[in-house]
Amino acid sequence: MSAQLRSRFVTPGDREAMARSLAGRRIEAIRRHGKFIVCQLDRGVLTIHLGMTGKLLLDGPEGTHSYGVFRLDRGTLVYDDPRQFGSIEYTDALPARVADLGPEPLGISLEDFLARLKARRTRIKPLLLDQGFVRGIGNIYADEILFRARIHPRAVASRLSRRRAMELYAAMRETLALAIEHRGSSISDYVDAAGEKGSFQLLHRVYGREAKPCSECGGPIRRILVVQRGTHYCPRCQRS
DNA sequence: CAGATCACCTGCTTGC
DNA sequence: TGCAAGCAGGTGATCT
Repeated sequence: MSAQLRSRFVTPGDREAMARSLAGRRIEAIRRHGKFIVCQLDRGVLTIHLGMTGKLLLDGPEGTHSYGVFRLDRGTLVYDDPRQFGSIEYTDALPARVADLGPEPLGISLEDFLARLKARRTRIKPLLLDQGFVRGIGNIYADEILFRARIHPRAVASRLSRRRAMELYAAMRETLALAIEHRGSSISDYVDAAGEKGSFQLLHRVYGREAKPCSECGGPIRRILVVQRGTHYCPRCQRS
């Protein structure tokens, strides 16, 4: 590959060094680690995080917010990110923040999940968002999972009964499996690498549905702040 | 350790 | 129509 980089997450000096290091490299494997895209190269590792508005498009258009352009033998990967909350890094080995991620929510066993939950005295919503607890869950899916599990976003993790914790585990797996099946949630502009939108936003029960009727009880969905994140839930269906 | 606050950015929507 | 405020899919630093 050859790379042009403008990401503000790399200092200007490092950008040139990174572009030089990437020149002529071959991608040997690409894996997802939670929200990170990790490209194993013939030398070193290229790690990309899309942040909130990042897109990595194969042969996508280049515009004002294209902060990384990777020319490959077949096609060009364009990294576009208006808000610049994403990141591109090149390291010798897997970066610590990727190595330190918690387990995959679709990979962890029920017993491991229950044990990890029991050990934490924090509120359940920020815990689901904590990438060291489980990897890959963001704000949309935390809200949708908690609705499905009928658990209040401010419930204390360690105080959930075994039964309710099991329901949370099931809700997490079901919600994520369904979302993957529908190829994600396109709220305003999210698209996958091929430029395709997802359709899971059509199945959201609480996220983005403030004041609309709950699909279970008909009462209004409420929006509150939990650790400074917009949080949507049904006050009647979801209990601490 | 948990939580609050702020910071990083642009762009879209809402309300006056 | 214009302008300011508020909001957005994420993460990390710093302070209490």
